[in-house]
Amino acid sequence: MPRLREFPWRATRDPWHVLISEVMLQQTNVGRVRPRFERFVALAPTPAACVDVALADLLVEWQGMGYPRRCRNIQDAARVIVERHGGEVPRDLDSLMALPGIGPYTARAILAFAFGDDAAVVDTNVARVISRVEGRAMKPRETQALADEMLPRGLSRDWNQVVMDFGATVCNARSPRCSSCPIARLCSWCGEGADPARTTAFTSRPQGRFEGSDRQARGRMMKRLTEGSVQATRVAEVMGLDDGDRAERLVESLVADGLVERVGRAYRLSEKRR
DNA sequence: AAGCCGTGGAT
DNA sequence: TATCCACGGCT
Repeated sequence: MPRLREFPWRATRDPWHVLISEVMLQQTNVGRVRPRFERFVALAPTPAACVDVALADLLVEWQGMGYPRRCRNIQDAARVIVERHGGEVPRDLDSLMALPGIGPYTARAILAFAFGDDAAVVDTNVARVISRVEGRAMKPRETQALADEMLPRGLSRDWNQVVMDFGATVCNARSPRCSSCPIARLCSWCGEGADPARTTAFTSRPQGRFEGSDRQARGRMMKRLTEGSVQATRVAEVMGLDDGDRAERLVESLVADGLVERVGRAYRLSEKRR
């Protein structure tokens, strides 16, 4: 359920709002996205408006969704849209892919959900369904090609929605419900033998331990910074680290990412308007 | 191109 | 309580 992409904003179809929602949904479950999406759009209703908001204010709205570089990417994309596309989200694959933070999935999601164009999205759910139906592991290019072939023309919105939700529920990763699967007759796998999706591209790769990781420390710092600036001498403490050199390196990585800036002896969220 | 990037839910 | 896992883009 939490991964279902069904959503009221599908009805809006404002390309900028679809872009924001799809970037948010790249890494974050729909239940956590919903309330933040509304506030974010209120703050940055158009690309031009987004450019004029301090990144720090956008990051406050972002806090809790993870991967805050995505938030910076949205503002960077807004600037490109204003400077190169007259303030309108472009309607072709190459221009969309050229935007910061917009890859193969998100570019096609914008084409399909915002514009209704014939574009087949391949997220992890779609890739899993296709590789199981085909009964073999596949590389990204081939997976995309098959998704393109399957797409019923003129129905991209409903089709993409249905395939992603089908993959998130019936044809899920851990315990697929093959015994009640409506397309079992079309499936090469049917839950018997090795799962082809396990070795196919697009499926998520294992990740290092989170406890004690750089990400955890960065995340703690970002959360604390949404409440106000942090003295340089207290960075390690905020991050929960004993190692001052490591804390220094990590806060500088946040600066390098454009999320944080140093002002005198303190750090704060970047005020930069892009 | 293998590893990094945050958070919360599932097991 | 601890561990595993999802999730797309970037470099």
